[in-house]
Amino acid sequence: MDTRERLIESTRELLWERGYVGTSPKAIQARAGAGQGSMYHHFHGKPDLARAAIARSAAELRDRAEAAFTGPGSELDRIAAYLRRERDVLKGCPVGRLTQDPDVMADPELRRPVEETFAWLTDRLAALLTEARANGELDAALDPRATAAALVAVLQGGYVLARAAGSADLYAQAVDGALGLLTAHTR
Amino acid sequence: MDTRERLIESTRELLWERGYVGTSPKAIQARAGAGQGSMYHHFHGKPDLARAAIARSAAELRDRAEAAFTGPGSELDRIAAYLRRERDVLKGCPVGRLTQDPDVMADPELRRPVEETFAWLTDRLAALLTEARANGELDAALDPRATAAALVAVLQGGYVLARAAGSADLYAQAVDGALGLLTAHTR
DNA sequence: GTCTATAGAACGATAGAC
DNA sequence: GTCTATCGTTCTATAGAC
Repeated sequence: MDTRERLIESTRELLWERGYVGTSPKAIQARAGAGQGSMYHHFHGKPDLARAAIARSAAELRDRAEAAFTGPGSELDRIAAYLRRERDVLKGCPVGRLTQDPDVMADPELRRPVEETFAWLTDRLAALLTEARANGELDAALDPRATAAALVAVLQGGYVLARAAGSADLYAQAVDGALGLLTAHTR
Repeated sequence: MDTRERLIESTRELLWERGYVGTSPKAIQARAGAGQGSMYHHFHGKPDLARAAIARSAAELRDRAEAAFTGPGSELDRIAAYLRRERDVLKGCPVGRLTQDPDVMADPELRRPVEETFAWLTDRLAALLTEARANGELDAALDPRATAAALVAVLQGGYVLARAAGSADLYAQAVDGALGLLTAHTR
């Protein structure tokens, strides 16, 4: 991995762990094993590095979700597989946590990937739920878009509960609760 | 409102808007209209002020939730009323956002109120769901604790979705989706 | 490409006058 | 109680040598 690459990966990790406000160029350099001059040679500054890091994290989230959504099983199975996929629950969501970062939300370039990622994810889940409904797998009375938003929210809120409790179990509990509500409509 | 009080309220606002890491003593003083010496006379420093601010925000969340939970209507009505209560959706949850603050989570004294608040809220909702189930209002197959965790998660995740989209509608959608799943079991 | 030197500002806190 | 002065550190970035 070259220096430029290490800088991006270090920034991704630090944005995940400490957020944008809590991450200094100095900390990024230290983790990447790169010098001051090196960092400012490859990037214009902290916002520029964050752009690269956030874009990559957003793309990764999307790819991993799509892998679950196109996996085996019924639509509801694939949604459950996505929600129950192994995650660094206690670290939180690398994209979702950015919504709490005032400097990220204030910069349109940093904010856009966050906004687009959640819009895509909700759309994708809504499409799966619509299919499931068409297949008679799901109660016709349920609104796919609202249900999709609820599922994404359970995901994001599950991270919050888990971090508050200091236990990944809380995430699992929230997901189980949501899937319990969802699959009870299968019968 | 005296100086000490203004300092606490200013800290609450800034923790809400910018988080612990993003809030400086200088910013607190400016918002409170208090001088440097004044702040350090009333409080030992930034962590001490944060303790007071976080404790108050946690207590407020609890009181407002309890008001909804003891309101009129069936158990499910009261849960719906709590979820749909008017909120500063785009500002996020003043307590939940602290789970993303590394320095808050690292300090046991700052973290405890956050942990306790969510434990209390989940317990309280689980108790209401248990009652609803006993009254035949809710499907007996649903686990009250898991369902409660899912509801709290929808709340917290709804804030994330709304902030990502820049629109409070996303919060409402997630809540509608969750209540759609929940109340479909009523029939 | 990477290094060191340097810069002005902000950070978080302390000291001591009033 | 509140003020100003001061402190050492960190922040984010630029300059220029190598």
